[in-house]
Amino acid sequence: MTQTSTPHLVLVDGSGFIFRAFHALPPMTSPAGVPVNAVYGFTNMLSRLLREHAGSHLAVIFDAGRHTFRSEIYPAYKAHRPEAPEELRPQFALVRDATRAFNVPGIELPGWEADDLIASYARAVQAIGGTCTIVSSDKDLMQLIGNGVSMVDPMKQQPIGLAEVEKKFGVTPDKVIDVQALMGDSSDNVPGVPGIGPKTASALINEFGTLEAVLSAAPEMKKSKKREMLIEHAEAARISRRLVELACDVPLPVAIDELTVKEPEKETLAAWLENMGFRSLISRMGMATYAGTEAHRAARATAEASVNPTEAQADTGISETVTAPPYSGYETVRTAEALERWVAAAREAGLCAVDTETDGLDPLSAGIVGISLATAPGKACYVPLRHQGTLEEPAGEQLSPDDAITLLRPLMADASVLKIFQNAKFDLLVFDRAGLDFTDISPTDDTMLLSYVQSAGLHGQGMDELSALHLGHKPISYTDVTGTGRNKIPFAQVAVSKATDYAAEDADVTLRLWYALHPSMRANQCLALYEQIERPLSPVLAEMEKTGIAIDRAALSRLSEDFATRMAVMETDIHAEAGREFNVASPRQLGEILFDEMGLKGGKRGKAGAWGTDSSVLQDLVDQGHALPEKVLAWRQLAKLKSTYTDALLRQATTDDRVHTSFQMAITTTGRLSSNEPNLQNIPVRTEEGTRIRQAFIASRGKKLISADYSQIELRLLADAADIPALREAFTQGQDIHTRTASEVFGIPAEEIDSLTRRKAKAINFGIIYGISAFGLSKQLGISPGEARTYIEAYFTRYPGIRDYMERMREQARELGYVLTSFGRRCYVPGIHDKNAARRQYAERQAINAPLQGGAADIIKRAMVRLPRAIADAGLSARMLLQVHDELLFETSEDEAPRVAALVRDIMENAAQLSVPLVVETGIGNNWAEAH
DNA sequence: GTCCTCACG
DNA sequence: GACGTACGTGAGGACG
Repeated sequence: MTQTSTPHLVLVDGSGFIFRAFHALPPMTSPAGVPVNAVYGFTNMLSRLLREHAGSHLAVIFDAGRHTFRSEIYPAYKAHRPEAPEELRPQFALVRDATRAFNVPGIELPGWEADDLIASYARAVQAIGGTCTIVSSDKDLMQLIGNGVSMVDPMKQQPIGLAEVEKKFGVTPDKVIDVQALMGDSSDNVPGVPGIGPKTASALINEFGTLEAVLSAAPEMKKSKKREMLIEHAEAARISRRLVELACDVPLPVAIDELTVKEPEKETLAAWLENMGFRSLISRMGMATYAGTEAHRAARATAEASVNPTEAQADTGISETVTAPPYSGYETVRTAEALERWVAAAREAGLCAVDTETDGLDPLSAGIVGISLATAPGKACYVPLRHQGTLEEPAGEQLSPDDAITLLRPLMADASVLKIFQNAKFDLLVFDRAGLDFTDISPTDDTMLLSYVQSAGLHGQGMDELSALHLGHKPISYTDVTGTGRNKIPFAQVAVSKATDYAAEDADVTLRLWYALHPSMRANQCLALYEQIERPLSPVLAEMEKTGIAIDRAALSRLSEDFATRMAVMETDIHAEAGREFNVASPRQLGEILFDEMGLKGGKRGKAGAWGTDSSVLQDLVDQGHALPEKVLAWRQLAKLKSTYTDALLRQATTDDRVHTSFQMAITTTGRLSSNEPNLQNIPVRTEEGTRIRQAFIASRGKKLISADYSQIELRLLADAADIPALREAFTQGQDIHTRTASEVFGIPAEEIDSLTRRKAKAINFGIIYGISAFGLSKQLGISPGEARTYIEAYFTRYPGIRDYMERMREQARELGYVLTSFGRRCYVPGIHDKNAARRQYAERQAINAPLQGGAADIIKRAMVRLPRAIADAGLSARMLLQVHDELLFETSEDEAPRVAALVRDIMENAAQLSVPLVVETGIGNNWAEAH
């Protein structure tokens, strides 16, 4: 390239493009798991530019940082711009890498915006008689157009000329800054003159010529709001002009003649594109494919497949064609030699996905039927162990479970091989039953939890759902191989070939999910939460489930009979009162009796048209003096206790008279656990009858139960997060928080607070945690919504920080779609932009509640992870049995009980450091009611 | 399967 | 001015 012809300099507004591409393109991730959608858009744009529109000279210009001379003139300038989204941040550096890979100079200069550099280069080229094309759609660059400087929109690939500027600003390019100075720019915090918008601004500039002319003509204008504003805000307009006017005399970091277009080095570029996973670009540019390892190619294809191809096509007009390895061709492993080969492959890979197949979904009772392993995407096997064979297909040779476990044990314990599970707790328990202690399986990862910490509330965490979402693949379903209903067969009766297709695929999918989910952990700032809390919790919960809790069968049987007898008497009574027989358990029939036949008032119909008959409705009727609803309420209480608790618990207890719940780790939107089959997190406690059920949860012979529960943990988190001095002080001094609230909100000395007033304050405190509404509070307290509103107002007046906290959470949810606990857990709030106000407000309340409920969940989980080790280190033999959100229940020998209680309290209270103390209350007893 | 109701934090 | 309402769960019975 020589300088005989005049230069044509192409200047790419790199920073502007990144933001636009990021928001315009669907999410994509590189094989390494880094988000790359903006990088992809940028790379495409750059390669097209080189191919089609290259001038003689080319440079990409970037912003060097947030601080520029403009923030010195006017500190508010761009001050309220939010931080770049997390998915975008890692892409800034990658885009700079892209320019290097293409051998294009990337230029930035601290203290100056990209726009200033662009302006300076453009003027410099004009000065030497050259021409310039600015590749950008930024309106602030339009002031430069003319005299050989043109602009082109990189996304729409359309030129931006005089017509476009006229349309946008109503003036010629040389007058754009004067118009901008008058109208201001809210997105950049350029003040302008209040009340003057684009129409007035351009009219004024067209009439008077320049900003100064407008300002000096203002006093002579006829009296109007406009005139006043122009006079009053003249200085703001002048500052605005300095803010929008681009600097044309910035020192040029690289001389223009060094910007001549050069050919990229093909190998460097190809390697970089390969690394990013932009394979279609490689082929489009006619370059050979850089050869990676088989595993890396497969992993890359898997990760690329996570891009939704139709969206990508629609937005870019370009499609990445990728091929993941097929989900087929799996091996059935029948011999020790074959299994040893797979163990060796796993060792070589440094990781493997593991899945177990069982007879049944309860890992505590189901036996192992087979094991599958995957060592690379598409490379997986199934080891049948206890298949029975079918008429058409005999099971054939199988390893025995013991032999298989013996062969796998060293691999499972190998510290250099990562074992990847989907829902590790299940497989750990299955292995444990098969003779491989889950303490001997390490290190592990769990794709379900990897996904959960990044997407709770956004979607379910089941393997099939994750596979569809991240891999675009629908795995063979369990019911496809076992059938459903009356045709359902145990997994051991599934033909081995079919079982291999299904089971090996599950391990394969798990491995591919790991490649899709693990790399984004760091960028999403979920790694610590996952590694320090969720992952180590799996074996802790597995141990608790395995242990179970003892119940008193005789007591439960007596209770059940007692309830049955009393219900029968009540039923007769209720029928007599109603004037006819009906099913008391049927809400519909009850509603008809009460509101149609007896004509009671106060009924409300639900959306299905049926009368509502829940306890608040019935209680209203009781308060009106009616007898029947009161009897139904009493009957219902017993019916609930009998069916849900006494009878069900007797059914679910194992032969050693213990019940074993299952804790679900990835169900709730806030990070709490849930408990099912049976649910041991909702055992009655609030009524006397309920207490009798709790008494049936007992310590086994010679032992004691210890209950330890956090006092007011969510309110403490609120006092901490919202930074409310009065609440913090109350907690620090160990005051009764509801009394203190009552005193402050109602303006009464603490000593004079009666129980009713304290109850009101307590309801408000709880309401705050739930994202208070006047209606909800009024219902809770049985007062009018108007009165509730005055309470809430008084509360906010006294504690303004609470309102700020609430608004911060709403704002964060609107901006990001999720809120965070202080430990980095993401809680998605999908309805936050719903156009339906009710659903949107519901989402806002979720956003307010989730950091508190979720933060409390994080804290108790931290304690749970530390406790088993702490108990063992102290030489104690206590076992953790249950978690009920803010309570832990332990079983221990009688003589150790006080020491265990003290230790548990210590660990729990120090599980997190807040600006308020955490307080744990413990109790020791022979049964759960006594201990609580 | 879905609705209603109700047990817990 | 109407909307529909406190946050998070799981289980059992009725009903279609």
